Amino acid sequence: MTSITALSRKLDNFGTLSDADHVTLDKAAQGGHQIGPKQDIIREGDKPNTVHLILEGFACRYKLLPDGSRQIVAYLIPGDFCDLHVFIMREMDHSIASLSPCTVVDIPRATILGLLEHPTIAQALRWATLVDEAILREWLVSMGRRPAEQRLAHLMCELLVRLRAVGLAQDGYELPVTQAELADTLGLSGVHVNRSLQSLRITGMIQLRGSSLLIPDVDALMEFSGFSPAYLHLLQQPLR
Amino acid sequence: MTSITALSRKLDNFGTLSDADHVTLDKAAQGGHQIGPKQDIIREGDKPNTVHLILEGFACRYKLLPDGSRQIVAYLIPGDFCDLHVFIMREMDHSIASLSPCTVVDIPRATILGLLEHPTIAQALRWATLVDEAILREWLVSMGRRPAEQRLAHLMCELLVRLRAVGLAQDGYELPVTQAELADTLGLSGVHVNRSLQSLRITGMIQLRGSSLLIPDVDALMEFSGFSPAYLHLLQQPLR
DNA sequence: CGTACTATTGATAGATATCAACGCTGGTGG
DNA sequence: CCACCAGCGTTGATATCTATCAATAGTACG
Repeated sequence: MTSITALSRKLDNFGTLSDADHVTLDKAAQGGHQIGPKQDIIREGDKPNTVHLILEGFACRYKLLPDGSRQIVAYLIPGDFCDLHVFIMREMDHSIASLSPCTVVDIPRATILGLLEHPTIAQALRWATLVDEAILREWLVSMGRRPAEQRLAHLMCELLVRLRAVGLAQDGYELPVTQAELADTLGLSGVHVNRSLQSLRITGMIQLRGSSLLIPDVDALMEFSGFSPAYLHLLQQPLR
Repeated sequence: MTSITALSRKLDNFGTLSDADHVTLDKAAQGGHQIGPKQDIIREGDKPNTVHLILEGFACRYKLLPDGSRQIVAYLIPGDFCDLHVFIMREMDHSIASLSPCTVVDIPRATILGLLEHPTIAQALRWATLVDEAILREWLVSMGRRPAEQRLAHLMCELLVRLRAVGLAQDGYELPVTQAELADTLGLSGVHVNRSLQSLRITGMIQLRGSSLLIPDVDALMEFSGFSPAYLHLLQQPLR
């Protein structure tokens, strides 16, 4: 395969991209600049005029509540767009921030419009949007019906599969996220995240040293958390 | 305005439809058939070959968990599509069922493709998809960070605004949903929904007799629940 | 007039939040 | 170089929210 960038690799999972499409995508995703951790990339109310694409690092979508608490509603990993919808929506209804240090490209409007003229690329981008929506639905299932430990485990499984899909994980990965951020993601308190992580560690379902996550038995963790990769709509269920 | 159907009215909130577009949409949304309450419309794993549109009644998207519990992840009201993404995705990753009796149209693939040839309609449909995504994000905020009473109140505010946008509500509406279904929606138990509803009634924030919901002071309920309509991306914030 | 679903109520159990404190680490300024 | 500070992880004690269990009552419907 000619895929170089995470974007190209990710969209390859839709299954219909030509070699020429890959080249086109890789060209559009060139460049980029570094930003530090915990920096806002876009803020609620903004109307950005370029499209932001994550090349390296973890970022998140989040919303702030009147009382100051925060809810993270998505994780963005390499290959994910921050605001592809900017051509349709008037303004951002949420903010986006880096979690780890990130490399981000600002892709001009015209470049995106150029991509959309390739029918297969346009379809693949729509597919990516629909997968984002499916992930939101699955997160809602987690929040509504899974207890804390399974919520954590399910998130780890999802990130494993998504990172594998862009070639960035095997049996583990770097999870550059503080426990407080996990709490804001899963609708829990920081203290409870800490205790749930310990429980997952003690039972041997995960190994977590610093931000290095290793999942010794992926099938076991998937079984435990009720994870089923169908909602990610990947071409092959990777290594399963 | 020439809008007849809920679909046409809903998409009018995007702001760029011509009179001819409205006629085209109304034509596509003709017909329909009745189904009873609590009937599956599409099941997880299906690959439907028509697109389903709700004309009347309430429906929901839901997922079942291994332990038999259910999480409702979206409410569908008149004007909402069940599976517009069917041209892209291989199969449904969730199910859809009626809550109340419903009128549903099965729109042939070819008719939808015809609609997508009108650029303004195609844009409006993409807008509708993005609003669905924004609603999912806001539900995630509710599940993660709002206590039971505010979760209930927030849902009621959202449905009020969405129903107003298609001309189906003023200061209240029919909410043909059992307390058990509300529980599956909000990630709560049925008993707790019951008690939270009572609390909302006692404080006078809502009046609920049977399925008739009346909101005496809409601003107060919005304030209480932290509801802000921006995420629905409507043209005018209706009556506010 | 039974049967099933829905709403309601009380009592109890369990999950998770909150509060407070402590240690560790890495950076930074004197 | 060291002292200080901030952020992060950890722990214990307690409070609060929400689930579960069980029973009753109303309601619709055949």
